[in-house]
Amino acid sequence: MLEFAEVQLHNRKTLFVEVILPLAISRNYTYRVPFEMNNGAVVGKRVVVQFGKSKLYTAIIESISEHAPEKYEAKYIIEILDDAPVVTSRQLQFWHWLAEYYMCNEGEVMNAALPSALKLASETKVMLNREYEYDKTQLNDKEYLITEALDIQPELTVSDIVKLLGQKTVMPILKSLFEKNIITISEEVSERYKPRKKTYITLNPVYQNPDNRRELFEILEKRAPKQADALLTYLKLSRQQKAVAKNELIEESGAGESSIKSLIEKEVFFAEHKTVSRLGYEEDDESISNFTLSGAQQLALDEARLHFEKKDVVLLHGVTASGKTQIYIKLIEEMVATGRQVLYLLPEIALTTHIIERLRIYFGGTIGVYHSRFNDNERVEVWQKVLRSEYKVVLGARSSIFLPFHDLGLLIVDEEHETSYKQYDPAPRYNARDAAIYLANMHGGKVLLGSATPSFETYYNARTHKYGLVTLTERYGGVQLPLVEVVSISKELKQKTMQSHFTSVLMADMQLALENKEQVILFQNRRGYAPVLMCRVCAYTPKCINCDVSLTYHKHTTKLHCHYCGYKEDTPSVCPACGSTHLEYKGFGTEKVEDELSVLMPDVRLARMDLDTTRSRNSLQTILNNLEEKKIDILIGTQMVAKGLDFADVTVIGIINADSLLKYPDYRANERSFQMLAQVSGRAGRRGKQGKVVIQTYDPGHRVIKQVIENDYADLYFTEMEERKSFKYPPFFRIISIDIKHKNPEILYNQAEYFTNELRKHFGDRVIGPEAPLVNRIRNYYIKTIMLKFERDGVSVVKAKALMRDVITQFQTTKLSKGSVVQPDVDPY
DNA sequence: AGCACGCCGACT
DNA sequence: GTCGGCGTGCTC
Repeated sequence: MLEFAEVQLHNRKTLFVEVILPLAISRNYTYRVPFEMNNGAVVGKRVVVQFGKSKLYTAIIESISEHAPEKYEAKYIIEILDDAPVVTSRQLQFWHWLAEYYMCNEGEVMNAALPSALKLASETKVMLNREYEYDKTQLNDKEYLITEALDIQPELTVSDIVKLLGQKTVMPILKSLFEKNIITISEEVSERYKPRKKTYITLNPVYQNPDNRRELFEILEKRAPKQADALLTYLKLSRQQKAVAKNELIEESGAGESSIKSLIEKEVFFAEHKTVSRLGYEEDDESISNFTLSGAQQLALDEARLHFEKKDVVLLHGVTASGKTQIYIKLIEEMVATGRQVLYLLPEIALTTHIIERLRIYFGGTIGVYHSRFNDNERVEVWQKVLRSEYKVVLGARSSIFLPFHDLGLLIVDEEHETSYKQYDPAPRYNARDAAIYLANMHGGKVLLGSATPSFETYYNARTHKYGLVTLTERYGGVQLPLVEVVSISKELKQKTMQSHFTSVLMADMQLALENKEQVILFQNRRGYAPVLMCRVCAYTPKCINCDVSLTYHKHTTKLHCHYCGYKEDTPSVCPACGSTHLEYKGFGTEKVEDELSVLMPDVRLARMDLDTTRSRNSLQTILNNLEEKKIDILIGTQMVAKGLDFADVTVIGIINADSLLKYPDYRANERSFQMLAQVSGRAGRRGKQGKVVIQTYDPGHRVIKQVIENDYADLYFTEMEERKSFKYPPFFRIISIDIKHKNPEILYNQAEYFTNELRKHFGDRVIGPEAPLVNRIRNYYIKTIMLKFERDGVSVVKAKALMRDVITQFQTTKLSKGSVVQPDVDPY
């Protein structure tokens, strides 16, 4: 009786939910729950709400209250989409932290976190009003065009109509057609995730009886031989496997769809529709563990375990090819045995079938994979499997920190120094490595950071005992580190021994490798053919119409490309400024290296790996397979080749031009160059042979190059740290940079000056700038950057950020800020 | 993000 | 004049 009363009472309550909308807006909004949905309203579920005039969005319930908002009338929730929350409350807490830490909105975090199939938005659909007769002669041209199109195609979206009319503003026209009763407008959301269904066939148990079966078969053989075939095939298949799928049966038996259908109608077969996974590797895969660690690895593993007793984060600093992955596997196994979940983060590019298959051997169906090449439906399936704890281990890229883990015991961040862990555009500008540490902490889990060339931030934390430090100096299987030879380009130019961009040393080493049936990787950190096209007479250089950069010539398309906004234009044959035909290509990218090498070595099989050749879905995998199967002799690529490639027969690595790395105007240039060169070099001579690395440079005496030759990370670290300290850079200081953008450079100048001054009032000389970045206009927006440096100790960054938020909002309420975009970037790269 | 409203230039 | 682009403000 009491229970009943309670339910009644509960039903009578008016509930209000605060929801997160998947939009870049600064607040959450409150909606009212209809009585009948009271019991369904749970934090973490998705709801459909109307936001604005007409649009419907999927929002996430962040909190529930009984207090009606005072200042406005809340709209009703339209629908609750889930039976159980799809986002855990711990995730909501994580989202909240991310939004605070990285100074963005929760909606932006939600956008990054949820697979898009889970956050459907409505689309406006336009249809003819069938109930109503109208006079076509009464319509103007545009209205007529729309009705004509609707005669052919019953449904049009707003963007269809924009294209149809070739103009941006179409709403007024649609509105008038609606008011004339000629069209109807609907706003609908539909669940975009569709489980994959498969039809399975089972035999009516009646025919398990041999006599019945024989009788049936005899009838079928006479009247419907195709059906008899199908029956025989079914019997054969069902002996071989657990379940027989309908399409499999059709394929095997050669019987048509109709034969199967009539057998189902005759109730010989039963059809059953089942939801199947798109992800493959079902749970019957068995996991095995049968490798032994080397002495050094075992020692490192023991040390890591010991550190974990006292510390939450441990850095595994192991040289390239030292077998860090095996140590990870041991730690993962131990954690899985305790029943907790594990997340293993890798840079996107390193998530190849190679590593995935390797991990699947050990963890079978309990390991999930999550990366950007997955489609929406696949992502939702991974999400659900993590949510239901079916996956114990997830191997994933940056965004997998957003999966709905329940009990994360261990988080591994491999190649911890990788800049690709930081997302820049769009917000949230988060660093998955740092966010991972917070996430693990929320779960009471441990973090293992792994790298051959740790970021200084991490190494500093390890040296100051904030993190545990484990060092592995030995390569696995006793393979030697590669021999590094530095070759002076200027010297070879003088001697006239260069052949296009290749020194005689590199040419000789490549030739030798090819003779031995070995492979070569060439590294050139620039894509395209030539980054600058210049007129020899008047020095004119084609520039992007939207950005402040010169256009890169791409031979493949024979066009000039902008690498910032994607703009393309035809390559001029005469100088547009002076009419001269003497146009010269300056500088060179991967395309040109490939081109020239194909002339010098016509019989060699070349391939190129950069953004341009790996854009489509499987192209990266194809290149890697070809390399593995030795269908490629020389691979030319950008930084992509430095990451995660592990091929036994690559013995020579050529750095075509190290100077482009070393000359980069950034306080991290040396750290980056070392990482880059050490990582590329690490690709040489794994398993058995000593590799060789040839570094071509104009500056062979450069300090960093010496440190690379000696593989002296410590020396690099200590020399660089002196500078970091005196110039107030990380890891001694935290940096928050703020980009301010405007279409007009003069207005931007004034805005930036004013805004910087406002910041200075609060933060004094911690504020640096405003300065124009290297590329000061992108997509027609001029940019100024303001930098804030905060000392690591004694300053509350949380308070500083709150204050900065205030200053930004204050600025945005002044008239002066009109038309500007302000983008904070916390811990920028 | 999307949509309405209001201002302003260009086009018949 | 009017149409359409573009900037601005608001959405529970």
